[in-house]
Amino acid sequence: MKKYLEILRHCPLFDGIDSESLIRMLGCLGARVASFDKKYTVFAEGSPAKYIGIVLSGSVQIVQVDYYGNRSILSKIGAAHMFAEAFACAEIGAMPVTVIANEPCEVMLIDCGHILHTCTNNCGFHQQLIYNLMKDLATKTLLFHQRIEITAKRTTREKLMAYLALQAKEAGSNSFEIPFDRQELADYLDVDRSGLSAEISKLRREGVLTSAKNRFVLLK
Amino acid sequence: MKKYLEILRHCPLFDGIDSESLIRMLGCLGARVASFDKKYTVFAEGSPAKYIGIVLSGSVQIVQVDYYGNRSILSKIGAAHMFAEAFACAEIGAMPVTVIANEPCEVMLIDCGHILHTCTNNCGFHQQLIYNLMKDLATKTLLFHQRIEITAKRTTREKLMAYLALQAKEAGSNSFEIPFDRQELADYLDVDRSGLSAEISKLRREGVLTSAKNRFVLLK
DNA sequence: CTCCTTTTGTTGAAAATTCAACAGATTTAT
DNA sequence: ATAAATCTGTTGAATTTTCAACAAAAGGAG
Repeated sequence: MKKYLEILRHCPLFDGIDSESLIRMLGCLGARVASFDKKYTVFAEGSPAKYIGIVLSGSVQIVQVDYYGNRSILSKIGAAHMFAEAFACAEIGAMPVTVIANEPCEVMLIDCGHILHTCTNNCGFHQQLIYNLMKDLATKTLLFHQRIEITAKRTTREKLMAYLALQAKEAGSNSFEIPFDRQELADYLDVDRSGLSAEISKLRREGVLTSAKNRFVLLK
Repeated sequence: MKKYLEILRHCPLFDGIDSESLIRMLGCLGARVASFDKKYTVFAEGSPAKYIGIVLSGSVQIVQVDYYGNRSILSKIGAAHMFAEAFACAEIGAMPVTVIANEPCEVMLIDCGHILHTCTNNCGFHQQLIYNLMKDLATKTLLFHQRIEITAKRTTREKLMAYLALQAKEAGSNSFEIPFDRQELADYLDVDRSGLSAEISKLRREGVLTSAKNRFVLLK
C-alpha cells in the first residue's frame, strides 16, 4: 500500500490524517486495489453499491446509459478523487450509474460500511473520515450544479459556450485543454456529436474561438 | 421554538437526536426562524452561503436563472427538508442558485459554521449532526442523478415520460399528482412550456395517459 | 512504414424545438 | 359576484437538432 501513499495523501477522504495513521487505517478498512484497462467496467449499473472508489492512477468516467443506448457522461474522475461515494454513503442497494475506466487505471476500493458503521475501536479518525465525506459530497453537489447550469441551455451553441467559458475560468486562461474528445463532450453536453462538430466549426469561422484537438482558445 | 418540534423531528439533520436535546441544541446553534410570502426570495444568487435552511411549513424552489432570464428549476423542497446545505457545507462564498418561496412559508436558518466548527462544548450530538449532513448530501446527490437522467433525454416527450414514470414509481401508483404547474414542469425539464402542453395533449390523444391539472394517470 | 481502426468534420433531409401570439379556462383579489 | 390576473392549450413559422452516410484525418498495431 505504501506505494500509493503519495496519491492518497491528496485524496479528500484522508484530509487531516497523517501518513502513518493512513497506512494503519487502510488495513483496518480492508482497502484493496484493482486495475482496469481502458473501457473496462469498474462498477456496472445495478451492481451492489457498497464500495467507495478512489482513483490511484489514470481516470474513470461516470456514465448513464438509457434504454435506447444513449450515453450521458456525468463526470470524469481523475487521480486522488473519489467516485461512487454518494451511492455507498446513501446505502442504496444498487448502483444507478456505470463507472468505466477512461484509460488504464488503478483504483482503491473501500467498503463504505467499514467507514459508516463497524468502527469498534473508537479511533478519532473515524469522525474525521465522515467529516471528509461530508465535505466531499458538498463539493460534488457544486459540480452537479455547474453541469446542470450548462445542460439546461437549449441550444448546442449555448451549452458549448457555457462549458468553454467555465473551463477557461477554471484554467484561469483563455487557452485551455478539455478532458473530453468530441463524442465525450457531446455526451456530457447531451447533444448530437455531428451537430457539436458543426457548431465548433461555425464558431471558428465566426472568429469566436480557435481550436486544435482538445485545446481551445476563446477570442474576443 | 417548541412549536416547530414536530416538524424538526422529521428533519434529516436531527436524526437520532431526542426532542429535549434538540431544543437545547437550537439555542446553541443560534437557529432563527423567518417567514416569506409566495414568490419572495429566501436566498438570492450571489448572497453569502452561510446558512442551512430547513423548511418548517410551505415549500421553496431552488432555481437557476441565466443571463437571458431563462429559468431552470433544480428542485422543490418541502416541509422538514433542508436547502442550501451543500453550499454552506462546501464553504464557498456565494450562493450559486436562488431560493424562492413557492408558497407562504416558514424556514429555520442555522449558521453552518456553528455546526462545522465552533462546538466548544464537545457535545456528542455535534458528530451526529455532521453524520446526518453527510447522509443528507448523499441522498441529494441521488436526486441530482435522477434529474440528470431525465433532462439528458433529447425530446420533450422522452423527458416528460421519464419524469412521469419516476413519479408513478415513487407514488407506487399509475395515478399521482406532480408538484409543478405547467411552466414549472417545463423549467424543471428544460423545455418550452407551449411545446410541453402540446406534447401532453398528444399523449392524451394517443391514449398513453389522462390528466387533469396536476394529476396524471399513466395508461397501458 | 503501412494497414487498420478510431475519430472528426461535412452535408442534406427529416424531425423536433423554440418562439410569438392568442383565446379559453382557471384562480385570485376586491 | 365581478373584474383582473394568471395559467393552459393551440397554432404556424422560423430555428435548431437529430440522424445517417460518408470522407478525411489522426492514431495505433505489427
